[in-house]
Amino acid sequence: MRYTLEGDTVILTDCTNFNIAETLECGQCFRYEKLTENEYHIIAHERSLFIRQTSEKILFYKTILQEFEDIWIPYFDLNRDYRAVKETLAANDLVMRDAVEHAGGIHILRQDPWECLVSFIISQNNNIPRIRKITDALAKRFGRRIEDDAYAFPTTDELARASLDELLDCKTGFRAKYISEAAKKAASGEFDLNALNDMPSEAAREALMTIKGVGAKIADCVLLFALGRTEVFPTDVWIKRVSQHFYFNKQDASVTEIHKLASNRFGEYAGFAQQYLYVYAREFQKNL
DNA sequence: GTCCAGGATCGGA
DNA sequence: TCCGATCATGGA
Repeated sequence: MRYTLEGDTVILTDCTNFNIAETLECGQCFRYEKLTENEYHIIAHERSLFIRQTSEKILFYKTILQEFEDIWIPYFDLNRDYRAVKETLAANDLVMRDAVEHAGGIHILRQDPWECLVSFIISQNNNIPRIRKITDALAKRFGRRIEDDAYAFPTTDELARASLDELLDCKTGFRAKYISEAAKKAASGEFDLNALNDMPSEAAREALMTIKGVGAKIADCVLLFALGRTEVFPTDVWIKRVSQHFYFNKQDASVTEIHKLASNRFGEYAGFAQQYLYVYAREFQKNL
């Protein structure tokens, strides 16, 4: 990876396996806004970022080097060799070979665990445009103002203070009580979010599932999209469909069977495979 | 009006 | 253990 500073803009070159549109719009994060073609405004880690991709480089506007290195390199997982990841996955797997062709610019983001947890609690029985609206509403109502019209995602304390009615005003629906309970547990220390970092994935998964409204799929999303556990394979309806279609000759393969398949076939890279397959599956829509 | 959305919970077989 | 109904909300 190579980058330079020009004025107040950090310029990333040599980014053949990184596409910001594919990375942001593949359903792993929700607090972004498309401004023009290949130009986005992102809010993450209590920071606001304007970013634009051209054919040969990516521009991080109004960004100092220290913030780029401390925040955005880990957030966008820029130090990983994605060419190697894709080559490993595509070897001996014709499905993956095709899948990485469709969205080969995806990076797995390193998101804030709390924001990720709440985002995916909201995701249940919901669609992506609405998840984005709701997380944005929560930020505007309870989050700290960063600049102009940009609000950070609310902290555990800020959401713990929110009443159920206030959460309902943000259109969280039946998930309001889950969010409230999670916030109160996390804010009081009854649930230690920081401890997840030091726990094995399986233990972290069990811990997350003690929160009401958090099942295996949501827990795995937090493990993959916030804790960097690239071996997990969050299995939603699309992953079920695409796995059953391409890797099983039946429609009733269980999640357990799918996880076993993913572990054997993709190993430590299962999380990347999952995200390539997710985009791939949605291209097929109902044909699965 | 009906169906669906990056699911999880609950009660009843 | 397994299965179906149910959960707010809004767009198609």
